[in-house]
Amino acid sequence: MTVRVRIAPSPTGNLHVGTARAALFNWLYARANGGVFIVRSDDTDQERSTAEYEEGILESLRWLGLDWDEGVSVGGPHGSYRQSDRYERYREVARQLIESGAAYYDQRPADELEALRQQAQKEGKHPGHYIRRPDQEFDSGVIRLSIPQDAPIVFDDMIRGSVSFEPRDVDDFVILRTDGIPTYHLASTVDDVDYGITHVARGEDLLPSTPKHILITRGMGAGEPVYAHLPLLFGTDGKKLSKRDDATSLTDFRDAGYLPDAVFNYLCLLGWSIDGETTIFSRDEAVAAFDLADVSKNPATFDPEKLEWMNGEYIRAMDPARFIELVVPFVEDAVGRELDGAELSRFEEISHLVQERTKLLPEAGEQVTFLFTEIDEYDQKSWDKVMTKDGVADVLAAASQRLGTLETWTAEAIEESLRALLAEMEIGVGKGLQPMRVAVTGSSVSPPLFESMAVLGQEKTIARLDTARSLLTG
RNA sequence: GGUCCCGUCGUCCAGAGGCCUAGGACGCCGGCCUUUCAAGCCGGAAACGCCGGUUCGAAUCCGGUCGGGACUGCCA
Repeated sequence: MTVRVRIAPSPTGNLHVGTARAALFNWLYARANGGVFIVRSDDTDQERSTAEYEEGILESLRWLGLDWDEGVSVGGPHGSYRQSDRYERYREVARQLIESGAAYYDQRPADELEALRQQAQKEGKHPGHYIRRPDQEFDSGVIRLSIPQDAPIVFDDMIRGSVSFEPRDVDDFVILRTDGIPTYHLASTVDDVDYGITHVARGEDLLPSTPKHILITRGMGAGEPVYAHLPLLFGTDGKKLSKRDDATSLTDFRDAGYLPDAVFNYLCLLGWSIDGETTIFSRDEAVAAFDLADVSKNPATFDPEKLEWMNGEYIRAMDPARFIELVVPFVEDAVGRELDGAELSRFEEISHLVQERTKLLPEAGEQVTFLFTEIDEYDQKSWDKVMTKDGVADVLAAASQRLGTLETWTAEAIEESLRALLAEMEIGVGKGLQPMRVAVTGSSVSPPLFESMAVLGQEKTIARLDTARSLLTG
């Protein structure tokens, strides 16, 4: 039997990391087993679903590198991958469930049901005890599933093992609303049956809903898929990762300068590991080793610091040309304009030094703005720490003078000449170079100085040394 | 309140009765390297929630307890 899995995001927002991780695990399982990965749009919440979000989610999936199987997803074997296009099908199933006695119309008003719920809670019982089929027969209203009370609902979860629910703890839930729109439970389950989904891997938050889905599946006369309930993701504060947190959608990560490979790798590690020793691995390696049964049961806390570290690892390992390609937009963003050809090649000269120092793409831009814009403001802390010491003006003056005589303007030549100068002046290298760094780059933190000067150019380097010196001497 | 799930370093993961004086990674601390910052290298602190039981032997199995979480909608 071919493995067929799916991810069914609701287009009510951007792709959330929790959903992305669920998508990732489904994708891995499909690819690991030569199966099919389907993307479906669970847009039965008509109030909040939009086409823009739907496209955005697909884009994020592509960005992460999770390719889905088009022919069966979009306009697949049973029509559309979009639930809102399949309402007739869900109504048809609801009707069939009524005919077979598995479901019934319920006309009771909302306030009456609410009263039942409160009574149940007061008595410490599940609402299922009360929200049961009324004796009367109706032919309109919501449609509820009638929960068979004869046996517990048991299933074997790939991650959690055997899970069991007593039928009296499951209430007669709504499958079709008054307006004829199916609820999530119905639509999702019918789709899983119609699409021949073999494995349902989803968040653990849906574990309590699983008996409902099993009952619908049985009511349709179909066999149940294998369930695998993934551990939930929590934020750094130990609470469920919410959309209120800063970066929880994939687009946020992309915009912040994260690499899809790093995000992919990191997400894999949230609830799974390749062998307990290896931290950095490729998609192919993950696919080769992945099994849903190996996924951890524990909820995982999303750790932005580790992701950031990992992003740095991927940036450093990247092909230099690729790094330049990716980072130039961020450089231009930091500089505030596009770079011309000459500037571009100057950046390329120094980019390998920037690459080592970058964890997030935008940081690369910040590191090199001094090359392309004049320094109109020195970093205050750097200035206070470095420039207010005795003898700084003399060092700057001497450096300016000495560099002015240099005939070969290369990092090596600059280094040689400056080292010699400082030796003559009997000033330590560290102490002597820092003022020059601040003068030339505007900060005490920068890419390596000699290379920076080399790329900046002789004229500008000397001018900046002079400017800083004159600020000191008044 | 009820139902269900979960419980190894601060965090993620390894561990499927003896290989565990519990391993790897991030972070943290210290050192080396060094023109700053990174990177790199070396070293360190840091965990089996608790109580019983099974067993020659338990992080691993069982029970209880405590703690955390999810669900409890005509939201998904």
